Amino acid sequence: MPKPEIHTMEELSAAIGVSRPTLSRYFQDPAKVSRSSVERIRRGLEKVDYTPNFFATRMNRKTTGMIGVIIPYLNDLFFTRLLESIERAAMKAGYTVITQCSHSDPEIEKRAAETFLSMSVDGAIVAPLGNHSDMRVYERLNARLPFVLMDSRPKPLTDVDFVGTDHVQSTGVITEYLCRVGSPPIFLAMPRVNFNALERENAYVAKMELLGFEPVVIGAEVVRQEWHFEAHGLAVLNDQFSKGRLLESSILCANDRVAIGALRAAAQHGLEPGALRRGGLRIAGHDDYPLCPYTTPALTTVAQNVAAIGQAAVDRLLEKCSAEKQSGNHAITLMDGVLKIRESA
Amino acid sequence: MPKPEIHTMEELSAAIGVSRPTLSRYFQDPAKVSRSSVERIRRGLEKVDYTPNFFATRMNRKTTGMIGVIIPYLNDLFFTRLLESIERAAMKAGYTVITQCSHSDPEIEKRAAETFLSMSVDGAIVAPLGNHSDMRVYERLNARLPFVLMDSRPKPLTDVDFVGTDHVQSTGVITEYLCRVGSPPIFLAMPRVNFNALERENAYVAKMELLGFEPVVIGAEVVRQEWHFEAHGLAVLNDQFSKGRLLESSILCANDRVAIGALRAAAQHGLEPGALRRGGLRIAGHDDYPLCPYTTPALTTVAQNVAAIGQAAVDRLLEKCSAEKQSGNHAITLMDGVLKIRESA
DNA sequence: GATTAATATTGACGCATGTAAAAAGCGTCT
DNA sequence: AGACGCTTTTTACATGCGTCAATATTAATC
Repeated sequence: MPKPEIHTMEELSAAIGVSRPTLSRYFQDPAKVSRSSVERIRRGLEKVDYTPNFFATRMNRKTTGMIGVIIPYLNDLFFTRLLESIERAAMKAGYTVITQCSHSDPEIEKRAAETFLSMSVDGAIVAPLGNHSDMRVYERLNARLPFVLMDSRPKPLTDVDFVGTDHVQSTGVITEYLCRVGSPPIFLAMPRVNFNALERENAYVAKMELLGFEPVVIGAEVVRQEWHFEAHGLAVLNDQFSKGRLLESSILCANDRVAIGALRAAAQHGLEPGALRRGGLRIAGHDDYPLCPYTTPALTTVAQNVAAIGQAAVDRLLEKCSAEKQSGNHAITLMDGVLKIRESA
Repeated sequence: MPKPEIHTMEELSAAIGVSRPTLSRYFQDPAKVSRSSVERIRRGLEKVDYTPNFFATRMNRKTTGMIGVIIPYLNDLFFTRLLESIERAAMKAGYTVITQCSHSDPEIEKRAAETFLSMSVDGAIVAPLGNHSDMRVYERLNARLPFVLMDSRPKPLTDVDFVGTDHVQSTGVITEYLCRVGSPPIFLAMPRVNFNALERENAYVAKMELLGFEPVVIGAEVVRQEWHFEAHGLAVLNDQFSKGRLLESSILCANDRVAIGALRAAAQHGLEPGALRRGGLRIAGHDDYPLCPYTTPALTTVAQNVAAIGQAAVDRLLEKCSAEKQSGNHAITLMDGVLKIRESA
């Protein structure tokens, strides 16, 4: 059934005998039009093939109904889960999400920000690339739009809203658990791709000192692997294990993907990390990556409350959108992590 | 340095003393403007803060420079890798990618398609949701835009370009390998969320019959878990193992995520699947999920050529975009899978 | 220095819609 | 019948830029 294609509201108006402004009001909100007209329009639309022109509609409204989201990396289930929760929250609020991935390239991140400005999105949520990023990009967005940073917080930036996990708390919880149940953990760092890397490392050190243990950090110097976290964890521990070191240690990995690499290293050396064996090898992670329950052994970790972070980011953004003018106060929302005790530690 | 904000080309024209049409040409292609003007404009732009309005620019051009991509599911590294390769290919060609995720909901998928039509994207690439999808959505897109289907191909649709893996070849290769090196494999199906599920199943059956073995398919009836593939694999094999069945079988899983669940089930029952133990338990997958090298044991699988699929989809789409009119011939591009022999089978 | 070609500017119109004000239609109540 | 309120239509203008034709300016050529 090839319905006749109609390209403008003008034509549509002629086709179904309703004035164009009425159609305009109908497409924005059918409730703004009388019952009888709604009926007439609805019946008319069934007979033709028409979609309002997105650009033309958005150009004149003060609001575009779009929010822009930038994430640094797609091939990471943590970010995809974050993105999913943002999309759900935004959809519920009637907003369209435009996602751009910076592919761990500051240039692309910058371009994405320009795209958002040029599309006059109502607001932007950004999970920063990390230490290679151009801070001016964030400052620029923050100055011109309702803007919320997410997941990882650049220290130089103040006056910016932020939503993320309280790493002092989350890393503290698992560090404390490991200390309580077995030998004090060593920290296997992740490549310093973003600010969380150092935050977690520092949180570990602080907690250890508080508990009266000596913090030990390994794997912080290697930066070759960038976002290849599993390879990083595997390489560092393979090196250690083959020198006969750390064979009976507790190892807290900076994130679960590093930990998955660590588990692999253990397996290759015939080691079986486990919670039950006091004094033996233990491996723990951070984030609660979706695959944690399926590794062997299942990975003990701290869950980030991804759903809450995404929801809070959207909530805060929309709050700023509806505020008359840029209010001066900036909020920092930190979510607690939840310990997930499984088998590996 | 808070540069003065300028919102229209008109203002910009007044600010730097160059006519508006010249600015328009400059922003489309600086080469269309004389050297001296380029210099003047460039210097002027450094002193003010201006970004052309995306909607206004795109509204009048015949081409928007955008391509729309729909994927069914975000929390799956296969799709994110596909998406990444598409984004890279599109970026190289100077196109902006607008991604929408259907979150395994036909309604959202439909809405995403409408969004693309309304934004008049130059073309659309869609990885179909699956058997719940409304085929008319694809037909509609195909009728009105340069359109390419990707990854999974709905049988009812003809006259549509498609790019994906040749599952007869890929599944055939690993089936043949498993038969050659050990006992003929059983097929652990995945939930029938898309058309690949059945294609692989059929390819397995055909190959087995060709080799003179009896095909056995399990796990096809369970549909509760939908996209929770790992949970599906785990549940089905836990059930089998605890009944003492399949303990020494070769098991070909419909995809790697199912296989990861299968590995977990094996571990829980103290089983160690492995390539070297003829006659013992073996587990293999399909796709070469990025985590395959890090599972214990490392998962033997068939790699889909994700990069090639993404590139081919974009190539084909742009080819259709530049073609004067809709040419009648439709291409089906199938990529070969590559066997990745690791430890598990 | 005059001629020619290339480039720039001006002005005008178009794109598909939002939006506001005024006029017209309709039903209800007195 | 007339006044009132609600909805719709009419009319007109606005949005920010693409694009074209005509004209003005500049540069290059001889």
